[in-house]
Amino acid sequence: MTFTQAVPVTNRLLDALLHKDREQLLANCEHTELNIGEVLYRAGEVIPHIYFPTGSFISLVAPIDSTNLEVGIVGNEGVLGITLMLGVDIAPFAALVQGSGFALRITASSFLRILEQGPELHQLLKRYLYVSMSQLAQTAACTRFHLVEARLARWLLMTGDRAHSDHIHITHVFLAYMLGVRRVGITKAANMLQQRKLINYQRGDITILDRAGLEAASCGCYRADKEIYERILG
Amino acid sequence: MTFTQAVPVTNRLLDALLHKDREQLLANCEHTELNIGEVLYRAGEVIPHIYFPTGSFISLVAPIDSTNLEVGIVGNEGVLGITLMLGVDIAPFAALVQGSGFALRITASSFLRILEQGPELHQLLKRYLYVSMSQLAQTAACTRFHLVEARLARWLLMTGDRAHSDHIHITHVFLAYMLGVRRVGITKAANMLQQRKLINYQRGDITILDRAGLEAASCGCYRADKEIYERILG
DNA sequence: GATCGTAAGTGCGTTACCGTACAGAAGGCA
DNA sequence: TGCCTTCTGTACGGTAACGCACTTACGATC
Repeated sequence: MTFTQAVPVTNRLLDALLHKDREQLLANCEHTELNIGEVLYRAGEVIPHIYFPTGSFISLVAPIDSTNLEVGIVGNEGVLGITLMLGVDIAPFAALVQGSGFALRITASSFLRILEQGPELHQLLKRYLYVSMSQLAQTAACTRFHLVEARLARWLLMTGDRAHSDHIHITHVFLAYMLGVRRVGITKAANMLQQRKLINYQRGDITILDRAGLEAASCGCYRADKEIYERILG
Repeated sequence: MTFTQAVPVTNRLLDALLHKDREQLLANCEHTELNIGEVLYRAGEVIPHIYFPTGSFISLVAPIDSTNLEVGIVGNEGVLGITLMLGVDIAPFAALVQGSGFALRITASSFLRILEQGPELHQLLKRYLYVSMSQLAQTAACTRFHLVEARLARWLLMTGDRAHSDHIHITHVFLAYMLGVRRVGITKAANMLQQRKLINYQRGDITILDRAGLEAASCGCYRADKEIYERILG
């Protein structure tokens, strides 16, 4: 049984805007449903829309050799396609829907127009871009130094946050692909976490049982990411 | 004997500006000499100056656990402190002078003022920021998947480019620190490259003997970095 | 020329992860 | 009920890199 998340379903960046700016942005947005597995951008191709996830969340995936590596996750704390504001309409990474749900989307051209008119919005998104860069570097270092088990724990926490739920639907194969390790590596790590009663899983349905414990099992990167976000945008 | 590079010593970003914009920027810059080992920024601290390296080059270093990892290099193809334009005056990474030489520097406040007046400059630096982000992701993936020997080759090529010289002064200990591996790992990898007549080294003085060969020994990331730069800024 | 600090090489056991292959287990579907 | 697909568990040899400790080599300085 897959869990459909219940509550929040707004976007933190939009919430942070003044009423007037938010209204103008929303007037140009359309509500859209994103389905797991959907590819929103391919690396190197033109970005057609910007997405503000409300209930959905999205992986940023960098192509490398003939494989891939996840370099970031965007949920309702952020926005997808932010690089558009740098004057380049090409996606630097692929974007893959990781959790089904809704998002507000706006065309690239409308977005750029509104951006010019709203210095408040502009300022907010610049700060978000700063946070994204910091987190990208954090992830780079994490990927280099931390063990698979800790990285998995971090991933589950981050994803749980963005799914607004302790239930995540994803298989070992797919997790391996995201973290850039073998499937067996995930199986082993997940097993350890399960034995320690931190999570429970079964054919693609993962449940976080003990958030605090999982945080202790994860590397400091989970906390570091949150801190940089709060410091700059909180 | 350490080699002091001779020729170019301009900055590619500044060169790309229109005469008028460049003049205005230069009028607010001061020429400064950077010495190897100098720490220009510490992660989390305020950024006092922006640097446009001409002959010098600088490592961007992310703190992780109690160690560090290099996540980028800035030479005369770029600018240090670019995140300032995102409205945050805190350095996301440490910045460490890796190659002595000159740079043009400008105070953060002057920089922001000029930025507002010159849309041309603004546009250019936004594009540079895009390139930086792309390269950061590339480095993240590289660090995850590629062998030390290939990564070392890449590093030497990148650094050689930025030093405008085939002579680089750096010890194994320091290289290990940059690449996030053991010193012995560097010794071994460097030895292989030397045996293959691609480089030569001796007590901290490394010479690139065969650029093409070294490129073949490096991972594709060296070329990928160049391509993204040329595509967006070339 | 003796001394000392820094740089580089060697050796050894350990470990995390890799590639591959195969076996069991769960669930959907006919 | 039986079949087939998908997901998960196990096993095995291989290897890149680790931590640590020690040795050798170079060069500057006294």
